Amino acid sequence: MTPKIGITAMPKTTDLTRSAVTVAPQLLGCRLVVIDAQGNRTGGIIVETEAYMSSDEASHSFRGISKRTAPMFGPAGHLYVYFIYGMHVCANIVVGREGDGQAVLIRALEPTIGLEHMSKRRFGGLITDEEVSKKYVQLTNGPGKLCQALGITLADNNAVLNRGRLLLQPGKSPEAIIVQTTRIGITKAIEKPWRWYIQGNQWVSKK
DNA sequence: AAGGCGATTGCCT
DNA sequence: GGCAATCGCCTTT
Repeated sequence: MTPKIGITAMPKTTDLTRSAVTVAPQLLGCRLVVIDAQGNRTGGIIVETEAYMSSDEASHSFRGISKRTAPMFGPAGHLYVYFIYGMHVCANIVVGREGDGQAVLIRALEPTIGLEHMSKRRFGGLITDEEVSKKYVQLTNGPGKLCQALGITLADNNAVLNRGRLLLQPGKSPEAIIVQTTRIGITKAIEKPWRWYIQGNQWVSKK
């Protein structure tokens, strides 16, 4: 589809009990931070999201509650982490009312906190300054990459935000240019314009 | 009980 | 741009 471009003021707080289609663009500019067992903080600004509803063929919740999708039907503010393609995990923020089965997939972050720890998790050990500059964008420009960089694993599935090691903080940037377009990597409901990203941000996985 | 495939990534050409 | 890697979940026998 032709992307729609608009200027959206980012709210200071986001009401996660609103629908995924409402919350997904509002999460842009918010900060996601993870604190590991050693107290190290890694995180960044959310720059790309996708909404998944329950009456949505592309959504894991489409066929109802199951052992895997149960967190999606829980209360808002939990994380739904799932394993995909045999080697990656992706993280969603559960939104809507309990039982709705809605979530927002976090597809990309602009890294801001703990770059060296993220680099270690993504590329293994220390890398040279030259490599860092080249791979900087590769740290968190995808849903699987950002989970690896922040150390999010299946152990975080169904965890509650802001009550433990996972933090979701309001954005500080008052406004940004938001692009609304179609979702990526799915084969069903590809026409739904339920992906949002910050225009011009280099960590967006696909422009 | 078995088979197909996915909200991806990285490496190869 | 194409494709392998890799495994849990869901659908179908």
